[in-house]
Amino acid sequence: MPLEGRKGAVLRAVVEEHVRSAEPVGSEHTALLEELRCSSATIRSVMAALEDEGLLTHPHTSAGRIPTDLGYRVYVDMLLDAEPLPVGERQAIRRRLESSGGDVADLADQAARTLSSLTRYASVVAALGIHHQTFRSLHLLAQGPGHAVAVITTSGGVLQGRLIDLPISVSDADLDQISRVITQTLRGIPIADLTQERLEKAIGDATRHHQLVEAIRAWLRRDLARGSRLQYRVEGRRHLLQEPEFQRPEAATPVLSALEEDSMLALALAAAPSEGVWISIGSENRLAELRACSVVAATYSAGGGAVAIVGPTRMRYRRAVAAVRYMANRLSESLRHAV
Amino acid sequence: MPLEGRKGAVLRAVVEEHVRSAEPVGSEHTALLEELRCSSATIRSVMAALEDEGLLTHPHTSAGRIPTDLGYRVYVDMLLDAEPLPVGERQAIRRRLESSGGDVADLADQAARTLSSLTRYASVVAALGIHHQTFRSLHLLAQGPGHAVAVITTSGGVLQGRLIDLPISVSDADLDQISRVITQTLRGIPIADLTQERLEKAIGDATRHHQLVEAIRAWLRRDLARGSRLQYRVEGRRHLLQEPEFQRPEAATPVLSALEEDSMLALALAAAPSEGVWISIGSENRLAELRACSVVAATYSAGGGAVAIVGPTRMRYRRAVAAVRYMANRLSESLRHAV
DNA sequence: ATTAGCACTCTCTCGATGAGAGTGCCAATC
DNA sequence: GATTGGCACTCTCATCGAGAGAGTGCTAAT
Repeated sequence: MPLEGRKGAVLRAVVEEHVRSAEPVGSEHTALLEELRCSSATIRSVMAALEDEGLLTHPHTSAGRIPTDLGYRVYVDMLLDAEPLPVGERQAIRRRLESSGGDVADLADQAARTLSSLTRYASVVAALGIHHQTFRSLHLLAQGPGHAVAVITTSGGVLQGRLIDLPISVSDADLDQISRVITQTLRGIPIADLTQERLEKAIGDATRHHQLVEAIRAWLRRDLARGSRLQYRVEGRRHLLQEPEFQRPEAATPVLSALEEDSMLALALAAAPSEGVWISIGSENRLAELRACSVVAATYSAGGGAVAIVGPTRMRYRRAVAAVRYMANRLSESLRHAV
Repeated sequence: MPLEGRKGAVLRAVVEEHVRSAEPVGSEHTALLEELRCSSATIRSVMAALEDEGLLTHPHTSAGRIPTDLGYRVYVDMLLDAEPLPVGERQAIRRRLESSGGDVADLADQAARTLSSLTRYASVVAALGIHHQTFRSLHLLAQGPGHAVAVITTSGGVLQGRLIDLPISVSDADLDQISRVITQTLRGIPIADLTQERLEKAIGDATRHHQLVEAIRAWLRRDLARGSRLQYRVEGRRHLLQEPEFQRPEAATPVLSALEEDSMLALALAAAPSEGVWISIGSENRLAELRACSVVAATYSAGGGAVAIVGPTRMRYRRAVAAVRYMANRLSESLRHAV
């Protein structure tokens, strides 16, 4: 690892100047820096060495150097521990999150908006599914003859209810009775463990009203399947179009496609570890569409969800890391209280 | 209105050729058409007339003609009654909508996806708010000491429930009692009419448990406010970047911005009449960001929601109109059954 | 009213040119 | 031996002019 003195400093200088200007960086410019008291010729030889190691590259003979994906990787590894977010921006984040009043969906919305407006890149928030919650109760609420509403509560709140058709013969007392049995049988079971068989057993035992049982079962199957998927929110796509690397539409299209497709987002964030900030640079991305991008991500609520920033590989990594890390922490915090 | 014979035919020819090729259309090319048995010189004089009327324009002296926004408007007005969607595509739409199993949110998702993949433009679906529904019941479901879940049902289904903190002193019987009173007081009232005062009165009369009342009130205020906003789904932004007119990023950015901001979408669709297909072309849009776009929209469920396609003014209007109209009809149909 | 003919205008492409930027290498230096 | 100044070399980019091509507008003839 080329951390040693001058090499590291040059790599760092090239990366930071390139991030700032989006132009190739020449040896002349780099030599002017205070910390590197030497001539441009020396810088040139160092740069040539860095190029041999695959950290820098040339667009063409007479152009300055730009970092390779590997170069960014080494740069990022040098400073991942760095800098916290400025106080003002922390406050802004807290305020925005508070304004959502503890509602989980709103919280995720606000997080995505805040991250993208703060960093001027695109942001992705993968919101907590219900699979880590536990079952609390099921209530069948009579809605006049022939109809009921089924409501499930979990440790995390209330599942969207659903209108269910009843055989007329079911009385209010029956509904109460069925609700109670199911509630008692399933209480405390993690939603993720509500397998098909388990459901069948609990519901099947509860009653002999087959039509009703079937309706509940169908609904649960649906809603639980949906709950197993993460819900993705993407904001700030437009910022990407401002970046010089995405001026050509054929460069921008794959990225925008990836940001529109849940299955691609899932793949892009799949490699995230269960905690800490995680960075995927250019070709490190498993998703070919993100070859020109870097993803800075962090999970929150112990891996239940994730926040991420998607920008060009020429990204302001320090800020991105700080923003993502702080946001993930705040989200974990907010959700701990909410649930 | 220049519907009369040749003028109309020339306008139509220019629009359709330009939509196909994205290039200015010359008199030579137009003269070759079967229906216009005349020379290019004649076409030129007709074109000059159309230009005087503001329906065509020139990029420069020696280029062919392209339609102005007004030209598109006249063209569109000529054929708005046209062509239904091909049978195959109707089937595709029906299938996609059925696959969502009657769930309102899924339905809107599928509608947006289908419209954009069918037309290769961006699509917007504004999903039905709850304001046209009526209040049915409120249930407070005990969740162990100190907690309850509040659930409201409406004519359209179930409102997202919410966990509420209780004073310990409230018994299960109290909860039942409170639920019953509120339900009886408010039953049948349109959600849109649940004004602050009305809520206060119903809830205030129901009980002397002030903390509980306050919690319910706060929740309702929040959820009703949210329900009054339409929920927008946007799909297929990436298609816009394929269009020649959005190759330059400074052309694409405003459009993408508009498609990311709910408040802008609301404005863009605000002018829609309560039924039928509605088209807004280029500068007709109230939203400056959509100057380069046309919006083809239709409302569904009697104005409760809207579907729209957003593309360049150089749009395949026939297809867009057919797709939007059919989709709106199917959505209305599906929702009638669902609710 | 329509048409053929023609001059005119404007864009677009191509190649050449020259300036500028930055490199790589070599010989001199500390 | 690392560092440096000097210098030739290479490649890009902007500019220019020429020529081709496309399509118009006008005029005179039908």
